[in-house]
Amino acid sequence: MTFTGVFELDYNERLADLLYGDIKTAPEDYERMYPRRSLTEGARVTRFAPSPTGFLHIGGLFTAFVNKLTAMAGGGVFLLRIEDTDKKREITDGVSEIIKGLLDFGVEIDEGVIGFEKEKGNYGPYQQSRRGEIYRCYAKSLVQKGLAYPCFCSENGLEEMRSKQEQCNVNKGYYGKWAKCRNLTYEQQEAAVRAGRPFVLRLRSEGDENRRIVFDDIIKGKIEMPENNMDIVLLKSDGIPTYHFAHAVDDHLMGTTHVIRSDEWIASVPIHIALFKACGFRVPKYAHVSPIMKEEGGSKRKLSKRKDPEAAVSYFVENGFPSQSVREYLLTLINSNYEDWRRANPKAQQSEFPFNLKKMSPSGAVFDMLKLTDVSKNVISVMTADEVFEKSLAWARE
RNA sequence: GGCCCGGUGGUCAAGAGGCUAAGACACCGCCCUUUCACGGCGGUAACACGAGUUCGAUUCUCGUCCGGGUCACCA
Repeated sequence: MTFTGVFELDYNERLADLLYGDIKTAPEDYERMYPRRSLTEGARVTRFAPSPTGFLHIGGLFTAFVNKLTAMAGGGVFLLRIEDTDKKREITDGVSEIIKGLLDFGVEIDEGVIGFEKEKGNYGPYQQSRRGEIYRCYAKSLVQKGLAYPCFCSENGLEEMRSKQEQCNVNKGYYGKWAKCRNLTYEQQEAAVRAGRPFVLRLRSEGDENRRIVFDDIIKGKIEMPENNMDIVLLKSDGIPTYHFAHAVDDHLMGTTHVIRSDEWIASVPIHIALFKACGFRVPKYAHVSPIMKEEGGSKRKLSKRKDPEAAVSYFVENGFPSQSVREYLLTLINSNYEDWRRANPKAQQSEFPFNLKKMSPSGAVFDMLKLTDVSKNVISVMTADEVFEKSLAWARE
């Protein structure tokens, strides 16, 4: 090792100590605490990880359902994790509404958050607000490896940088020569910390935008993108992780094998892969689900929480749609061969359907209320004789 | 604007180098049933556009257009 090598090592240690001197644990401790799961062949660990907004979107139910089906198909585990890292958005007990929505539609939670301040499983806590130590520990180890550094830039400073970048017609972001805090000396960093200046922790990206990464998305297929070269934020100034960083450490520690989430995340996969590699984690498999759309004035858009009442899962229970029929309809969107299967097996349980993640459509579907009601009538025709009798009695009485 | 993804009837979609291009919902007509998430029969309706590869492209390649996503100390 060269002299500068020794010096750098020392620098990284000193910086880690300056920033996170209070952290006494090491990643190895957590690796021991959360050992790899012993899974049977083909078993998958999936997860649904919403923010606790107190509202379950039909699209959220949709992806949760796909996660559940994937886990069920191989005798795996479906877990619910709550991503409550944004204090601004938080609502008191936003969790219950989500769990209720999931349960109303038969998406049972195998592990994770199962109620207000209630959890099940050995890989918790499953609420990110309670995992602060863990994130900080991994953050510290990144600093020790020279892969993260503190950034003291202010919001205004960043805003200024972005408008300058816009003028120069270059990509916006904190990278390369724009990353002012990337090469501060230890003395500068120490002075700033001692002065109590707030800072975020950034990734010291080793990516090059001229190199490309390739990954296989189970739904979308092969995707090629430029490597991430941004020094993205890992820990916000309040010490809470960003989604990206939390995703990496949580899904690693919780043993998620398949990350199935909404496709707006596709653009950040390069960041995620970079993070998994920086941390020395194995990259999970990704499957990006297309959103459920709404048709309006000849064009399609995502179903909106504010404009469309049917965006909330509660709308369907309030309007008397049987949970079975909503599931039935969702299933037809999930795998297009579902309808054929149903016709061939009119009496079969939905759980008997041979679900296949690969058969999901890569494009977003418009939610068809009419088709839902049609599917509902089929579900009613599958009702037991008793139920039919009850129903006809009710009609007869009118 | 950069980077990604997508584009088969009104909607969900199957398909694959050569088929009269499935099926479901909706719609229209007829039948059944007097109505209220029932049933039967029939019908209208589609491969975004332009090049290239090929004996032959809706299917493969490129370009164009259109739609969507993303470029935060939000997830």
